[in-house]
Amino acid sequence: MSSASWIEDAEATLAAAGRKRGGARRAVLELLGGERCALSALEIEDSLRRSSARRVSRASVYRILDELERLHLVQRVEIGQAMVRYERVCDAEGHHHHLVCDECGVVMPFSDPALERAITNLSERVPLAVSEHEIVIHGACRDCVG
Amino acid sequence: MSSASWIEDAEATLAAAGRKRGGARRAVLELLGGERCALSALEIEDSLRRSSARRVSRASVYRILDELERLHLVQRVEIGQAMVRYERVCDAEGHHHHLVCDECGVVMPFSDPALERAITNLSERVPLAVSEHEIVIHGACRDCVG
DNA sequence: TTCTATGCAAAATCTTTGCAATTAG
DNA sequence: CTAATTGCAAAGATTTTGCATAGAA
Repeated sequence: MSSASWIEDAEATLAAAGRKRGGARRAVLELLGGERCALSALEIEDSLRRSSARRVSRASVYRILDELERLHLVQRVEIGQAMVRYERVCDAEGHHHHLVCDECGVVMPFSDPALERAITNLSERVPLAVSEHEIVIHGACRDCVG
Repeated sequence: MSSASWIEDAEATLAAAGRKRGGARRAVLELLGGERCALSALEIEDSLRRSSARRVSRASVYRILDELERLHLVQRVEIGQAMVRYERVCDAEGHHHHLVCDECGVVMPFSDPALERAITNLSERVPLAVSEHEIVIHGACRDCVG
């Protein structure tokens, strides 16, 4: 899913849910649409403040992310830094998980078809109506391992 | 790894790291040794206060968990409830991941050999010296799906 | 004795809520 | 006009830190 179509899709979903368009949410959508990996609420606030984009209050960032999550437009990602992060929900192509270096904190996306197959398979045998999954691999990155 | 041997192992590791034995940490080790799934710092504090075990201050619980994590005796588990949880590191038999019901918050452990194989395989092809991995599957449990 | 362990209280950090003003439809 | 959106400030919740005391080796 391209960045533009994700934004369009998000706006359509929001409209269908009876929501009106506001500038703050638009700015957050633009930012998330252009990001391929996860951002925290604070990073989003900062990024919007720094860029030429509209400044959005912290409370609004949290409210907007919360709503986007309820509509399954973004998904929470928890990668062990005591902060919740969010990224837009992607189609199969964009679907990925995260490698985290516990030394320097760098986060790298990865994807693996065999792993996805194993998860899909498992999802059918589990006492849960599965909506999503999250995989985080921890270790030391090449810069830190040396 | 049995509960008892995990505790012994933990005490040995702590001793090897030059640590002295304290009652607070002992109480936390006893509790974690007897738990098979993840607890948050607050749950640990509560549980110790409620049981006949020694009361341990909140700050100490955090410090102790932090140290146990550095020594790889416990591992953080983030299951999307805005709170970090910890569980003891297990051998292959005890190794498991988590199913989370996003409606009621219940957490269930599961394990799947095929999934572990996929992860192991992947770990060798990734730009990271892998130390551990975490898989969280979200959905609605049987009580909540109806 | 000397360094670790611990409790307490204060501080820091992240997140949520209440309320009033603004804005879209 | 009516309901959603937003900002601000205050409140909540979780986690960390500073410091003094107690305890282990």
